[in-house]
Amino acid sequence: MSKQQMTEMLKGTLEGVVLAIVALQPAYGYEITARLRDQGFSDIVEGTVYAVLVRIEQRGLVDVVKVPSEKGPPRKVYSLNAMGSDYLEEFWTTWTALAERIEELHHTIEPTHEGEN
Amino acid sequence: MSKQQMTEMLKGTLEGVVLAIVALQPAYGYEITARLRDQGFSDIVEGTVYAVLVRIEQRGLVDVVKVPSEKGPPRKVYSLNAMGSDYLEEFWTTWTALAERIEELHHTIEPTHEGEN
DNA sequence: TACTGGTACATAGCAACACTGAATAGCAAC
DNA sequence: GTTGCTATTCAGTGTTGCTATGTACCAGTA
Repeated sequence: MSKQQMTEMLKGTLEGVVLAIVALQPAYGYEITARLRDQGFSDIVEGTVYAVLVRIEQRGLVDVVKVPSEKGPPRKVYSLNAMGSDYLEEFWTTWTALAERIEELHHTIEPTHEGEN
Repeated sequence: MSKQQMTEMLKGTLEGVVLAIVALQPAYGYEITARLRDQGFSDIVEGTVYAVLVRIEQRGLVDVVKVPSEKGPPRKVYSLNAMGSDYLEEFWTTWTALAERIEELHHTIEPTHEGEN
């Protein structure tokens, strides 16, 4: 599983993934990066996450509150708003549609996995 | 499911999808476009497919043979070679990893779908 | 002949996206 | 005073799929 390949696949999904994490519970950038790692997205870099956050804020999908931190500069806490919620729902619809089509193709080509190793 | 969203999600997967179709059976561009439509990828445009074909040829993932057509200009028939086969396998590995992580996230957020409508 | 329409391929220009790499800033500990 | 963790930002880059258009071959037809 090459890095490059994952990078390209993340295009269009990372945004939804970040929104999904924020939907679970409001969070700030540094925290979101950590959660992504916990969720298995270990290859995603900090800078990328912040770029996504800027984007979704500009689109009005999240509300932002600045909260002082004890351990560094102030945190920007993001929470999903109504628009973001709608967008996220749409994201899941699109994702499901795509995933189904691709899985279908996957099964067409490799109908069985029994004798794999 | 917005067009824009699907466009972004296709990035990084379209290439694999095309390779998967060619893996099933050698095919030429026009034919591949048609098959994509049959497979449910109705929003993918011809020009895009040809661009992908140019790319995968340049990377040496497919072999190409020019075959005369009765109904128009000669067809360029693409078939998956050894490198392409390896690449496709890697593609499925990456895809599966990503899909699993995202599905996990999906279920975390919406654990039940019982009372949906 | 000129025109339409299906087949078949190619490409220049564009917008969106994730990554690289580096910078800035606050605070604690040694 | 410098190392290290927390926390955010941003300019520059490469890859990708789409738009829009052009080229070319051939059959039918008016």
